[in-house]
Amino acid sequence: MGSKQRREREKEALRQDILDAARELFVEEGYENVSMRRIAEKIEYSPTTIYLYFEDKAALLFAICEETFAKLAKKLENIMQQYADPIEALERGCRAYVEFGLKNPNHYRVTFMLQPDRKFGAEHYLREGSMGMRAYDRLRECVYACIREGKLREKDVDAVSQAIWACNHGITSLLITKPDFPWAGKNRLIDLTISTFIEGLRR
Amino acid sequence: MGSKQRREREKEALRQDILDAARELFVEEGYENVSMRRIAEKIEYSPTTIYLYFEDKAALLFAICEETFAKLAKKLENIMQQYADPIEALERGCRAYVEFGLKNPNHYRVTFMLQPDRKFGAEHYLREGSMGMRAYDRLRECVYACIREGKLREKDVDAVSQAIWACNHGITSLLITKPDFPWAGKNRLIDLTISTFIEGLRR
DNA sequence: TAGTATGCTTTACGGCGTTAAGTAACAGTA
DNA sequence: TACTGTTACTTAACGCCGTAAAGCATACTA
Repeated sequence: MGSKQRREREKEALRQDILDAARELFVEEGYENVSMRRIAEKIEYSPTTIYLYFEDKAALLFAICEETFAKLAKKLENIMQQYADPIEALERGCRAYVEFGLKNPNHYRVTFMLQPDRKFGAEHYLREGSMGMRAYDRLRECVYACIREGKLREKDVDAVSQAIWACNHGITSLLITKPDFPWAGKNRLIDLTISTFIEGLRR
Repeated sequence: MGSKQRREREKEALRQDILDAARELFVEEGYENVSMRRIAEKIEYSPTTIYLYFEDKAALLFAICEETFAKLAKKLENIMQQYADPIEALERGCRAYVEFGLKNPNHYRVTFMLQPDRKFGAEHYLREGSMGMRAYDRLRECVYACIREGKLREKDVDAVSQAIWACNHGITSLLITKPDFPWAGKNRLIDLTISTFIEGLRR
């Protein structure tokens, strides 16, 4: 009587199909420009079926962002292991963060740039245990290592981590939002921003 | 026969009423959460009347943002005049920028954080001659003065200006988007971010 | 006073996210 | 095998949205 398990598997498969369709559309066209109806059309189900698998559009997005930010957290973990010098690890991590954002602009926008909705938004994506928070914790550890080795002039781990994050976020989000601005060379600008900030942190 | 002029004045007055109503609602509830119908209700006209004065919702928003960013540009101009030392002017300017963003979060969001739409967005708000661009030019001049006085290690005016902008934008937009994140003290964080970056720029 | 331009409204279109009600296929039991 | 309940999905509908087209008074002009 394995039919129960088969049905279970089929349900899971459809859930994944929804996720895949939504991801593809969101990444291509941006969250706000994709309707539930279009996602449904893509998987050839009725729009309301999606609601049997996800609470609402925001939940769908959240699931996708968690996937993506798990990747970022992993990437950062790898970098942390790879470089013994925490300052070098920090710099590499910053670059990886920005690159990640530019490579996944729609995920990035949705997670870090969308408006603070009463219900969703902030606490949803950066709540304890979320992948976004896990990525932040990697940064925090790296900063802690820098401070422990006496390489920074400021000793408040959280303040420094958040300042670094702000700086990285600034360059990432501006490049995403204003692609047509006459930037002084994107890569040059990323380099300058990150290296200047780290220089400013050093004792 | 001054009735023509009177009518002209009345039209202008209604245009301002629309702008005032829209500004108030946008600031209170955020652009996406305000409908044309609600703006119309507030001024006690039919929704379509608004379209006789503004091309669409985005144009309404654009007009409001121009107003607001003219204020920022002016503020920055004042600061530039007030401080002889360009480095000090720079630091004050950065603080003013962040403060301005936090005080007008909805304007800020709309001008610097909204998605790059095919039709509007980027080039609309930061096109040549716009108030946003004028504010950027103030920053640019200040950076130029710093370089001329040999106070910075990097000499590319645009690259430096944009890096500073990125940094300011980062802290501003993060604080707006994630008000519930456990920040290490907002003011402390703003201070640290700005002063660290400027420290990194100095020669 | 007739005709026209102006300024606003009514109506309507095609979309949206989401809920509630309905249905057809299947599973388990008698 | 016939009945019953459950599961998985669909259809229909609600109340929004931005916006275009057409209609309708009022005020001005000739």
